Amino acid sequence: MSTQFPSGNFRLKTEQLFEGLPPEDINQLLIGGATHVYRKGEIIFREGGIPTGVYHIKSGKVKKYKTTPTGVEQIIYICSAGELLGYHALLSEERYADSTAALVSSEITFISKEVFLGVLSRSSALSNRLLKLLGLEFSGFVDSFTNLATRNVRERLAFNLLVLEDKFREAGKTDAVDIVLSRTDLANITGTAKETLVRLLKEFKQKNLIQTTSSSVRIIDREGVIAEANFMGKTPGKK
Amino acid sequence: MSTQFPSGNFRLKTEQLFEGLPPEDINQLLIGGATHVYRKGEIIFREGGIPTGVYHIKSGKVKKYKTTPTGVEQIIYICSAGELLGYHALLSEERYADSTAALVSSEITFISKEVFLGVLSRSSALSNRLLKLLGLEFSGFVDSFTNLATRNVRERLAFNLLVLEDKFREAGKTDAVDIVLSRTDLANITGTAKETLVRLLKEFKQKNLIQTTSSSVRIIDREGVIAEANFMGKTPGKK
DNA sequence: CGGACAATTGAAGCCGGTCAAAACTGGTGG
DNA sequence: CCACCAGTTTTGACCGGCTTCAATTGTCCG
Repeated sequence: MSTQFPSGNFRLKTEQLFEGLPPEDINQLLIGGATHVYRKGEIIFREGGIPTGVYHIKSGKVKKYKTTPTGVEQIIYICSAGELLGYHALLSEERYADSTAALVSSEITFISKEVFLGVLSRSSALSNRLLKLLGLEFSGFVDSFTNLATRNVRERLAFNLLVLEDKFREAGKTDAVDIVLSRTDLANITGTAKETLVRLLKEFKQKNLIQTTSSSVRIIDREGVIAEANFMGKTPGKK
Repeated sequence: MSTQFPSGNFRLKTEQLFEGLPPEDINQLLIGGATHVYRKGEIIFREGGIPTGVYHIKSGKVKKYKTTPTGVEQIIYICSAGELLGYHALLSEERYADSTAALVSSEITFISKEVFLGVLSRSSALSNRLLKLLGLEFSGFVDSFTNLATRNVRERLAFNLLVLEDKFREAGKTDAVDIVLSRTDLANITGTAKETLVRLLKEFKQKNLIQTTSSSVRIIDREGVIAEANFMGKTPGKK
């Protein structure tokens, strides 16, 4: 057995949400909607807001996050091109459970509630696709949840770097991947303080596992990072 | 504004999954399936297993959990009568992402993959219901996730007690609720060590917030527990 | 070139995990 | 009915990982 690691690779599937759907469905969804460019840091929707539609990411990168009463921000998930935002709230007929903001300048198409639900009620292809997507999201989320609950910060950081590398890789390219995120965002993904995050990055760097700039991280020893993430449990020989 | 607290009350909705569906749908789903009684502790399905259907809880209580390589168990969710198990994996066409075991003796009806997917493809009512349910689950899960990431053990325990009280309340009754769970399970829900859990329960007890037996916990001062959970942030007066 | 913001480093201190042992509980069989 | 046993709960002691607070350095842009 070689060194592979679980989950995280499931984003590839979520990106295909619209792929393979009947062209008329896709057209109805995307043609009518207005595409808007959100600048870095701009908020697309806020927790507690009433959904009026869904958002389709044409290009860019977006964070889903939740802010606690004490002002701490926890990032739930990073979305990339091809992914859909805000459909959970629409489907459940509730207010938004989280907020969404652009991490980099991003082109995003708005699809109104009427159009989206209309196509959904008409197209069993879309509804099947959504059900499958939600099932997948769930398993990814269960993993993140368990990691958060049972692993220490070092392991979580290593794990997240591996997932993020995948997420920041340019489609098709096999080049080295720059994970472009502020230290604060990286801390808020990992669920730790930024100071702790910085210190761990420093360690990883000294071990020659990663390279860093003030605004990005690059993995240079994937196996080493996997070892830090410590899947299989401490003692390799188990028993 | 009185003292209410977020989420957790969303189980009520998830229980209605089949309610209001066309009777023929319900019949097809439940009539054919075999009902089996799982004793306390019995495992219904295991993480990594290949799903062959879904399970409908007729009575009892079930935990969804995941076991880490080091043997730590993290409980993801507690299911009650009326809820469905194992559909995420079926929808996503993947293996089970988590395991399921009976917390108490439980009657559970198995619905085969063919039957379930058959009804699903035929009934837009069911598929809409499922989409809505998944959306709801998501917002609940986002809350749990954020709690885990940003709150200390004391706050998480208080929060979980409130959610569990709801979950263990007998339908209709307004009596005091006994949360019947082993200390270990309670610790695995909260994401902490059982020793830490015990010490916190002791504190809560000394503050007259709860009563305990060796196998259950009962909230006697709901407001007090809410205060420990510390939603709104430390300073009540905010600003 | 300054000025605001982000990243980094340092120093304390406590929360919570771990290990170990004692007390308790519920169930069983004599 | 009681004594016993296995498993669970509880308590104690220790210490290390992380958080917090504070101060310094670095970076990016107008």
